[in-house]
Amino acid sequence: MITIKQVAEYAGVSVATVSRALNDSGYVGKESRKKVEEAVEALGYFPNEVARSLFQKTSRMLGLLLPDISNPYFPLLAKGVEDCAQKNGYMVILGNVEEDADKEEMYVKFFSQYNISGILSAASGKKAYGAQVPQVLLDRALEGENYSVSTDDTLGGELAGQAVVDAGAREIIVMAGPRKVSGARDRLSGILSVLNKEQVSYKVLETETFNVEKAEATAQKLFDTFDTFDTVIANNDVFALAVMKEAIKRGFSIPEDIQIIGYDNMLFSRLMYPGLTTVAQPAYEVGYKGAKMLIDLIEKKTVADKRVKLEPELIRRDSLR
Amino acid sequence: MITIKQVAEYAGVSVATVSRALNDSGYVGKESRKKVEEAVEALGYFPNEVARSLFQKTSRMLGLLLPDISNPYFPLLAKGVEDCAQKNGYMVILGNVEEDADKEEMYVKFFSQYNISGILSAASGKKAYGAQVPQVLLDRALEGENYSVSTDDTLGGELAGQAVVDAGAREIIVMAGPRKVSGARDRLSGILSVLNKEQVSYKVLETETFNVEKAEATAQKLFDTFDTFDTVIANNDVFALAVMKEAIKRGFSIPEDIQIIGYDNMLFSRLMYPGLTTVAQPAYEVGYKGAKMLIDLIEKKTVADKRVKLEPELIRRDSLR
DNA sequence: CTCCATTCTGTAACCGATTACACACTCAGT
DNA sequence: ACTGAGTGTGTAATCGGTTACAGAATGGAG
Repeated sequence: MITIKQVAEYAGVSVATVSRALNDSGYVGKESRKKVEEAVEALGYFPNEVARSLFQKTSRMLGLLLPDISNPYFPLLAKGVEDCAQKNGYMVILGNVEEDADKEEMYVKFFSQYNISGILSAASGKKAYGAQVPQVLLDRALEGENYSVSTDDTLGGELAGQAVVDAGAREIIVMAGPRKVSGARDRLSGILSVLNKEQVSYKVLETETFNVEKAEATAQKLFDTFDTFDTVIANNDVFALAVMKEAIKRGFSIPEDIQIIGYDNMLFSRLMYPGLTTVAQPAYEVGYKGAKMLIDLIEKKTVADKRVKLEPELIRRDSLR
Repeated sequence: MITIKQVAEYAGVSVATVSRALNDSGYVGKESRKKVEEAVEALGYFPNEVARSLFQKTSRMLGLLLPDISNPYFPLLAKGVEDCAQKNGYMVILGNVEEDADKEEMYVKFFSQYNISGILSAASGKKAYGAQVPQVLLDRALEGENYSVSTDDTLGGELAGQAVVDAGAREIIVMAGPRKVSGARDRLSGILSVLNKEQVSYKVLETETFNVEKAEATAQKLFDTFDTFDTVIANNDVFALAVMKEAIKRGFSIPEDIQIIGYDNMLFSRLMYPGLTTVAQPAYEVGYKGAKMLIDLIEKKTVADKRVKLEPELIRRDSLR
């Protein structure tokens, strides 16, 4: 490994001069700068971030807390984060916390051991109080003095509700989604506000979790507990898919007998048959903008808006009439 | 932040003693050990990994290079990596390189700036020659002196080929997958060896990429170029799904008119209708075992097998007769 | 009682960067 | 020629750990 000392020696100057030349801080003579540049080039030097981090107590690393990477929504978000980080010279450290508060706490501690410079959390929706670095919440906004980037889920709910009403729904089953997730709550209230306004009859099916393993069981439960309905508003595309499968299995056709709308717009929603009408969440953008906001916070640039809400979009395909 | 110096002061011993006590290295008296433990407890001290890393030139961080997180195979793999890392006290740094050699090189450089202790690469299948840390290749094995964990794709191909033959296939379209990916090559040769042995008629459709954006176009191309076939062996589940959709759209029914087998066993393969028969890759396990192997390598434990191959499994559902 | 091995502890060097501070030099203004 | 502001540079301290080394204490063998 080439150190700054070797560069200094090669260039015939002191380490301080090399450091100043590389960081454009303080005064550096023209001659010296040139010699340093040549030395760096000749030796193939690049600074060790660990040493730098030790002194500066910050590290150009972002911690990303995710509730569940195997849920296809999050990889997209992670990709947005990663792209933005990479473009700004930051690294991303991954933490899959699985809705487990202990694991989350452990990660926050890990992060501080590594002098991480900021945290992006899509996990609990709680602020990590252990950490004293900038934080931005992704997708799960929260009351109070927090920075966050999320989808406007109330609007998303309204979009879904309106789409279904426009398609002539008369008896709707609304899957609620986990109450503790703010996005799910907003979505539900968006849906219900439209349904109430339009005076369409509906029933709510409580679903505890977004956990993909539960999707099939939940779909079966839906058909077992309700029997007269013509429309399902699912809480995400995975659950929508499970409901579709169960419906076809039980001899209903889509959208003629039962129409379904999802939420998320995942890859497979476009590829399945019939194509799933759904509300697209800008997952990639949430990740990208969240990372940008965090980096601005870290670098003490002013951030205009503490809580940005991105607009979801209705994607019309073939599962609504 | 609490430093080792403060702990030493509180405990009334020197920093060397504190360090020795915490790392169980060298001699430490009973008395001192107890005082140190008390001080650590009282102050809530935990060591700064950056300082440690600077001296030790290693960092309990693993770099994970992925070709494309938005391909649903990789999050599962990443989850395996993350679980294993976490269990062994390592952190995972994410690098999404998108089959871009420059980006890959850049990440390897980043990694070395952070004194990363090992690299897991599911990306190019090339060894990162810039790095002088242990490396294990995931999913894309390679000839020569490399450590790797991958699926036995030849066997996977045979499984798919045999399943299709057993289901009475007579005219098969085999989607080849990108030739430069070793797994795709192995899979293809596994398929073809069975097909040749059983003397079933087939044609090969070249597909350049696993890129999910191309799935629909590829499916259309398949139906446009061939007209007499009763079976499709897709190169992964996403492509299989796209072919199914195109088939249904064109009025074929599955599996009666056209039967399809996929590869990967993704979440949605179970949830769609009809359920997709496919060959399951143990993605989570590849990640987990790869991480374990890397950690063993880093910690200089002996690793029994340099190149482990995990067995794929045929998942029978409803898309074959 | 002496000697030596073993156990315990502290001082200080070190890892590779950044930066405060002191000092030297140049040059314009008087 | 003198002064002081503006430049340029090197020495050394610093970040928070680990560890080589030296010296002190203990205890058992001869």
